[in-house]
Amino acid sequence: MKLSSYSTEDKVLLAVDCIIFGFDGKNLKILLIKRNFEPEMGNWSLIGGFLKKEEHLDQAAIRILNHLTGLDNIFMEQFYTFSKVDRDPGERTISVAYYALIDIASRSSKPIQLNSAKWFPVKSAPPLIFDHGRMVQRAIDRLRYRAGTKPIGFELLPPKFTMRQLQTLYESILDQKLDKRNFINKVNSLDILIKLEEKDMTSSRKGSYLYQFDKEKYDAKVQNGFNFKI
Amino acid sequence: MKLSSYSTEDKVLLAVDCIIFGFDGKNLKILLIKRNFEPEMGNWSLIGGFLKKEEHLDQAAIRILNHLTGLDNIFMEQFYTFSKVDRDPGERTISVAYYALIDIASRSSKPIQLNSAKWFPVKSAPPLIFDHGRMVQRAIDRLRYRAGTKPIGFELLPPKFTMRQLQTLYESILDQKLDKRNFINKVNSLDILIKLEEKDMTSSRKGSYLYQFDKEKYDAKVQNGFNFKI
DNA sequence: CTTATAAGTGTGGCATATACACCAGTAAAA
DNA sequence: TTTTACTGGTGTATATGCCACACTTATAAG
Repeated sequence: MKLSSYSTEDKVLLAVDCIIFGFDGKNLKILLIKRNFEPEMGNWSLIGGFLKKEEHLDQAAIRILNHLTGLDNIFMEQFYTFSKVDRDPGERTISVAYYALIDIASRSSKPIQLNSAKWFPVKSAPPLIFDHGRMVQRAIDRLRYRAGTKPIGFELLPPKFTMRQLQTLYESILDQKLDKRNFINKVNSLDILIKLEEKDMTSSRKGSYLYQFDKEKYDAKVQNGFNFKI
Repeated sequence: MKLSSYSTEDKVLLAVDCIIFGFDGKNLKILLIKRNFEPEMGNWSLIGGFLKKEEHLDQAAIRILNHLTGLDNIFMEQFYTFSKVDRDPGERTISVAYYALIDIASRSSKPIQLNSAKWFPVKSAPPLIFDHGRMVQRAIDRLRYRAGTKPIGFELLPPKFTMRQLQTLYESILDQKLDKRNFINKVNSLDILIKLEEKDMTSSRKGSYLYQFDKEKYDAKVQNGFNFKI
């Protein structure tokens, strides 16, 4: 049975825009590109593209991110859909926004450079086209919330990281200083990190121990009702 | 200058579905309708419709809710966009989901009945069409979070309510018992309610004091950095 | 060659404030 | 008398802000 009950309804262009967060050990950053087509050619923009007919939004987000940066296997989460009628002066477009988390250090930066993409600290990013500025703000809000309730912070760090790096990361996400001792105690009490024998010697004479996120342990604890909270 | 840089991109049908939460003083409920067109005619469904070309999603949500229930001036929030390719067997459709909060008691139920809509306790709702069950679950998750961080609970209560009603509301949202004394202390410490002289005599011999949400006071406190938290 | 220094790392402790579970009694009015 | 509202308090655990110090080792100074 062929059904066409919706045939009289309007169809619209559906875009997907990605706020790509990265962490360089010091600051939380976002990846922006110089837009190379009208409207707003030459201005800073989020990475985006259009949903294809037979595609899930998550797939579209992955495809677009990969196509423009070469990155794959990245944590992404959809967080809001923007639909102001005149948000894109070119044509009426609704945009579903995703944020992505990547560890800047351990990714090759070649493909990113190819597309005239550039990292900016979130606190000093240039003006963006359309409503992309709003999108970024909302992405930060979501990131703050998520980082407090799910162990997604590790997506922004190398597989091995020091306590100090972890703390600095949270400080830049939350945009506030945290107490060193209390932070360590809290993280340790979660009991989801593996303390390695190795030390990172780049930051001090003494060197600081490296840690790894123990995903198996975390998953097991979640099964038993554990709730990440930081 | 006319621009048509997006002309080769696919367009899609964009639906808006609403999870309508209500509270009857005892249980958290959702409003469902019997679908009167194919596919899935006759089965329980969320209230929904399609976005029109020149319309903001928020407007579409308001229009759809009003059209099918007669309700207006309702708290609504968009929370997620669902896009599985085969989620609607009729035609490829992406759906932006909103939840709405209404006070069942103080709304006329006439227009609702006209559309064969019916309230169900969230804990014993019938199976729903498509992915609407998932939508409801996700709406509940969002409601739980929001009710803990914003004073939206009052949208589900009459303008004047008792402490016990407020507590019962939170208990049904969170699906867990709360300690009476601690709850009252916490709410009082927020200092955003007006205690009236009036009493509600329907629930007991003694009668319980009625309260009102003091929106002005709340807004003023927010200005000064206050954060609702319960 | 030996020793001192600098710069981070890692651990201890404490006072205060909040959160939370639990128990019990008084007041009002039909 | 009965029913429900409302108030009190307390002990415990946890969270949070703050202060201090010992440890390690590359590097520089003597």
